[in-house]
Amino acid sequence: MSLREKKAARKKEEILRSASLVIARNGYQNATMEDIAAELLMTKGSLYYYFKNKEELLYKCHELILSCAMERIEGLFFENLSSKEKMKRAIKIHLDIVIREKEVFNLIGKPEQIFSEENIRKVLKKRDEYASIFDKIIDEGVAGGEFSINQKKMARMMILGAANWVQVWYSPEGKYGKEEVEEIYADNLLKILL
Amino acid sequence: MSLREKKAARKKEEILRSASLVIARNGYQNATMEDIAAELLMTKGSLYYYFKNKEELLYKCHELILSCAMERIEGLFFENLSSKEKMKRAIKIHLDIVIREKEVFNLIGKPEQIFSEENIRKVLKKRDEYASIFDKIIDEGVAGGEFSINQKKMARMMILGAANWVQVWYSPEGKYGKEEVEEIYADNLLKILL
DNA sequence: TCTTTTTTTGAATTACAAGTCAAATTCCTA
DNA sequence: TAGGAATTTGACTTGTAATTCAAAAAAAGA
Repeated sequence: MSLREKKAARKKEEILRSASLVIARNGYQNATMEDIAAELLMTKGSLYYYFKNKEELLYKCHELILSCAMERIEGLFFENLSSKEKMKRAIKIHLDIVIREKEVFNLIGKPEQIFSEENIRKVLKKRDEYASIFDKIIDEGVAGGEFSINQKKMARMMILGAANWVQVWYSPEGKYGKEEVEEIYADNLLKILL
Repeated sequence: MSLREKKAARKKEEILRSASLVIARNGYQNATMEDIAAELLMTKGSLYYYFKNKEELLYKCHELILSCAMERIEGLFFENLSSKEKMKRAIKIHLDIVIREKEVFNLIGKPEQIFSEENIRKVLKKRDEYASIFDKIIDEGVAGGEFSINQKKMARMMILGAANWVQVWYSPEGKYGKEEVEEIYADNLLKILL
């Protein structure tokens, strides 16, 4: 990759970060291309040099953030952890992303309302992959006798749903710090699996 | 109330129901006044005869649905139930609203992104009132020794968050029926409080 | 430095949806 | 059933934001 390509790649990522930020703050529909550009001291015309349109921009944001999250959670499988511990850490990682990126599932609770046909498919697929890491941990835990639950998928939905909601109320100025919230959530949500 | 006023009141409510439906389906920003009117075989001009603007329409939807939900849940206090049972039923009622009205908290995860100053205040206040019914049940349960939990507010957030997320995945054509989901959720979320 | 390629700009275009309003229609009541 | 009040209409105005694009500016290479 040439210097130029690297620069362009870095710029693309900067744009994605900025877009995530503005979209998280204002919501997808309220975040204008101008807002996103302004955040980086650019003009909106430039954005179209890097991304086909607003939808693609959002799609790439989603992809970037989910990929990062997946990588981190998949890393847990290389450590030697009990299923409980693995799940606790996975929940904490998920919360970390939810709080810091204010995105992941939340901005796009309903992909159908935003994306076009093809992207919906891809987004749902990616989400499935993400969610299935949690399923895998649950399966392992059930197989190993650490967890005891009948409706595994629903349990996973409860855990991720509860975690996603944090985004709605959490504020760094609030009573609880980020780490505390992560700890308390992980502990209590784990109870669902026992 | 004269016949005319009654008719107008009924019409207003019909509009609110239609609006809830369309907004739940398309999202607030994608639901146009024309869509909402079309659902009732009206034209959008008429909507403005009944409601000042789109924001007011949304606000009233929110109010209507939350009020119905609150009434139902508050009704539980007149029955002689254990705290566990009360909480289980409250969760089921909440889920019923989430599934049938596809609304309550969800359409408006972030009121700040939609409402103007004054309405934000009112919406948040109403939500607080709603949430505090759950807090009351938790408090009672803790006082009576049925529940054992340190972070009460956070526990409530987990429960409502998990429940709200149902809206994202539930489909009547899916594997589980509405009643089953309600039962399973209520049982498992209760574990958080034990 | 000069030329070429990449990147940025900002003005123009386009589309869409909120909100307005005078006129038409429907409904009530005397 | 005529007249006035309530309701509905649909064409119009207005504002906003996505997208395009030719031209300008910046960067790279020779």
